Amino acid sequence: MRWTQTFIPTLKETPAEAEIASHQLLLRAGLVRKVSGGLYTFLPLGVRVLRKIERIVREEMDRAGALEVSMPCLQPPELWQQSGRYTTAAEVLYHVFDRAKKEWVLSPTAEEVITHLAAGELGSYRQLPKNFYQIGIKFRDEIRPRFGLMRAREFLMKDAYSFDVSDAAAQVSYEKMYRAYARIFARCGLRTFPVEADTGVIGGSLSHEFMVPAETGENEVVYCETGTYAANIEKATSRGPRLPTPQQSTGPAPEKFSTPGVVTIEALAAAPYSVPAHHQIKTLVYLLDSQPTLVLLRGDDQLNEAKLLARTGAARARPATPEECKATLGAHPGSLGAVRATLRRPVRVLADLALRGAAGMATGANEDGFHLRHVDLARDVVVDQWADLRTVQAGELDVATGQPLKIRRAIEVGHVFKLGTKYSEKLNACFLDETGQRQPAVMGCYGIGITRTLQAIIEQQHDRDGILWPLTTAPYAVCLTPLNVAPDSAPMRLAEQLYAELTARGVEVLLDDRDERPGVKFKDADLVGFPLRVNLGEKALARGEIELKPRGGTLTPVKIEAAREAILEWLRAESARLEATVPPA
RNA sequence: CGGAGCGUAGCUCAGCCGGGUAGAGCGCCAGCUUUGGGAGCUGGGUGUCGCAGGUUCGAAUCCUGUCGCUCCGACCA
Repeated sequence: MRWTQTFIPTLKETPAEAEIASHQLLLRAGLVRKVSGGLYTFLPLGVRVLRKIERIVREEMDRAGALEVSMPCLQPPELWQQSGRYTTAAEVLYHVFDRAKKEWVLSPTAEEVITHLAAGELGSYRQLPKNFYQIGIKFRDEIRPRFGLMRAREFLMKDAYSFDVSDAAAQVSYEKMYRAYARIFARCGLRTFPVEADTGVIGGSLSHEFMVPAETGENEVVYCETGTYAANIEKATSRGPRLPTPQQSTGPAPEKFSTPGVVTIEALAAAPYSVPAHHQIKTLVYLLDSQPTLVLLRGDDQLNEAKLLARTGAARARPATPEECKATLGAHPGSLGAVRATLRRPVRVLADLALRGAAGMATGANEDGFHLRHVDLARDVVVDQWADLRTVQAGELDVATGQPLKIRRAIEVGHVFKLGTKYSEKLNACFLDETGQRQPAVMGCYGIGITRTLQAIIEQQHDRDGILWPLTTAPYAVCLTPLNVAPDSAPMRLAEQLYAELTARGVEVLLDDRDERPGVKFKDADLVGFPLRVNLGEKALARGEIELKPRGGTLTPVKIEAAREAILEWLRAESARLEATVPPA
């Protein structure tokens, strides 16, 4: 391709709308343009990168035995009602209406449709296992689209769904996908690491996310530096808080004391009360599927809402309003407690495991302006359910190794789930086993955000001057840069010759035939980030040389006669270097 | 959904406080010069000042509403 024949609208200045580097570079390098918040048009270079990623994904899905299908974006709401997600995933569903005012939903994912297919087609154990995948547009009514393609209303996703005869067989399918994902991201030149993940609204029992470490990521990952443990903070556990929970009773019964105006853990920890945060019981009021519930944590701990949902099986949880707290417990937030004697009526109580055996604690008295001390949990509180509900903090010890845990931010680019039979039961995707018994298929589902992966590559691999595309995902591998584009000039004649020869060998070459000053061409090539730039200037040509300039590498002069082979050799070496990072299939 | 900020030329932004003919740089078009890291000079078109009302002799500027964009939050009692 010639630069003047394609469309690469680079920007010298950073668009005001873009906050993070990858979003700025997407726009500046001319890969995308915004249509509206969370909606983008992909320009020729952007489309080329998307196709590169898609191709790698297809090759690895096919290699893993998955079968490509294509499902509609427009889906009947009845299927979503059948799975229950019409309600539980209501926030992300877009609804549209046809001329007869019939409702449809725009697919945010396709468990329902694929399970519907399986229900009709997979009747025998002889047909299993099967794994179907597609690459297509997904729609999600995001609360707040942001960071360009990172969180968009509409995005390109690879989604796959496996059906197996048993949990053990489903585990095999899961592991195949897990390995395929590791290969896909490595082939894309992206450094990722898998972490244990919460299953959330999708449901299921086992789940890993593939994360790209990045300060701009929206996820927090808890990990042990030994490399043996990494988990999304929504899922992560540890050996518990660093400060031990007091276990010594300090009095025969709870004692009320006056705390006017004290409504925070910090205020009670300060003078004159001086009750350390880890000697306090934090009492949160939540509505779990509309049922008021007290959630008890140590004063210095933070509730993990994902855990709350996972441990209780509730579909929805929200904190009670101050008015609801008052109605339930007779006091406002800041003075709440679960001590049996202060409750006007029974309320369900959940307590975090860090409070096991807690004694000599302080908590709210359910009376504004008063707290209780000498509270022994076992003696004074009726706990209906104990569970791990707290958010792990950096520095706590890893359960397995005992090493201190660290926390870092990351971008989620892929997610694999072991689903079990949640969808197959609801949508009746059953098969007959060897004995003629009807059984629900055991499912897994597997997603990769293609457009997010594209941006994550940029976020991970850029410098001050622009993008550094890995060879495998670059829009063009080589940018030929003649510094004189007059048709009969020596630089242009040689450029044309190399262009023809390289193209004939299957190399993706962009010929910068613009009549621009060298500085402009160099800046643009760096901005877009072609892996290899080949400079063809009259000065070097006079010495019988051209120059290879790998993006992010050093300028190397090469004799004209050896130019073509040197370029091909550089591409081979670079390709091999990337290939070495890819785990075996 | 709550909070904050911003909407002026294709892009980055000034002008708004204190109302009085719409501005700069970059880009774009033409010409000359220049040619190894976003050149210089000359000339040129650049616009519903987001939209709708209101106040005023007069509104980009003041007021009201509305739409859009960006960021933060939407558990921490």
